[in-house]
Amino acid sequence: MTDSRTYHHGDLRRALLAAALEAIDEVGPAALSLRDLARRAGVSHAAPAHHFGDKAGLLTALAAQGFDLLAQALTAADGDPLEAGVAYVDFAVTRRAYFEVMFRPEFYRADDAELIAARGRAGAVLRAGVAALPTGSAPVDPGRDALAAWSIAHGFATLWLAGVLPDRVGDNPRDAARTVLRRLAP
Amino acid sequence: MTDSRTYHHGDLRRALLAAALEAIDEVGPAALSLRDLARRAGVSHAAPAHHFGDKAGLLTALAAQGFDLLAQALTAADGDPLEAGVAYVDFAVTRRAYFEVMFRPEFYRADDAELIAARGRAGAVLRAGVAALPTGSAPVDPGRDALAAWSIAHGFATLWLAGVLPDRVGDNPRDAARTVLRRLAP
DNA sequence: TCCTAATCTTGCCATTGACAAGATGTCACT
DNA sequence: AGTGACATCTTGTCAATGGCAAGATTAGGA
Repeated sequence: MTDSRTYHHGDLRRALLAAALEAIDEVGPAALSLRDLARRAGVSHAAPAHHFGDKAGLLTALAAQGFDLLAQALTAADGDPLEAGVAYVDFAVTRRAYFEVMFRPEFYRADDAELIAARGRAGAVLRAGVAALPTGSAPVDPGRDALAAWSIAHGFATLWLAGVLPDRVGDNPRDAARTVLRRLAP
Repeated sequence: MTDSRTYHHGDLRRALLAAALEAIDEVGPAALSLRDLARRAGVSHAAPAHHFGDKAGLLTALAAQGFDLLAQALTAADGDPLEAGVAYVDFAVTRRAYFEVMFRPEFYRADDAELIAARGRAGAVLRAGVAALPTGSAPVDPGRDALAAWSIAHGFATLWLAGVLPDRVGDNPRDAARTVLRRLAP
């Protein structure tokens, strides 16, 4: 399948997405080079264009795939809001390349149908995950608590990835996230 | 000062930083082009290199300046944790270009001395801003509540900028932020 | 005044994204 | 099996970019 001797790669689309994940882990999504992906996959520099059109097309596909994987990860938490939050942070850290693309609409086509569908699926799981959250002292807005939960998980994940958290937070994102998230979901 | 007829620009460093803010607002920090900045400032394409070395150098200066401006904005909230959070979100939205660079260390030199100093100053104001936060039901870790507060403000700001929040949140970031942040600081 | 250093310009090269045109393989249909 | 249409991939090209080197111009102090 991945035989480089054949004229047709056979599985180039998947190979390019896999190479993109590697490259993004190494240099970030901004410095991603389509020609580098082509080299990693052992094809010519213009091959990626056929499958994704341009760089934005490739990142759109990656983002859509990422939203589905996030939905899958959140589903595993199955009803426990705290664990859903921990899973959210864990996804951001362990599948960093996906996460970094998903929330940078300037890198992809935000109007892509598949992407919007995948994001919708992830959003549904997300809302379901925080539905069991204990509301604040007085129940104000049911959406507010969901938004607050999403914000704190997303914020912690983003700050962790940015590397700006103080050292005493430790090096285990799951444990650190659980501690912080318990402030909302005791 | 900004006379384009003279050989020496006179205030090129400042002009380039201002042009960078405009450009980032238009195309984002990733697509920033030094040559475009040079054109906006009316100088040759190699002029920016003399002041900033390379693109990372320019963004480092921008990030450092941004951290000082953030510290300034947070100081204005003066002791009120809720308003500090609102100011944080407001800074992210109204000075988007700064904010988007500040938390993307892959774009600049994270080991720059001036940057580290500015980030330290902003961090001190941040910690002071949330010091008056009411702790959770049982006081666990004094740092935990500060981290939770930072996370929720940063997360909401990031999600707002990413444009992924549902429509019903409205179009006023300050009001929306205040509502969400009240979940932590009632 | 003069001269040293800072500032800016011109010229250059490798890399990249995107496009066009052609080569190669695959597959449905007969 | 044969064939033609189509998908897949390659080669070639162009403009734009970042970065470097060498030179021109100017400011400001000795």
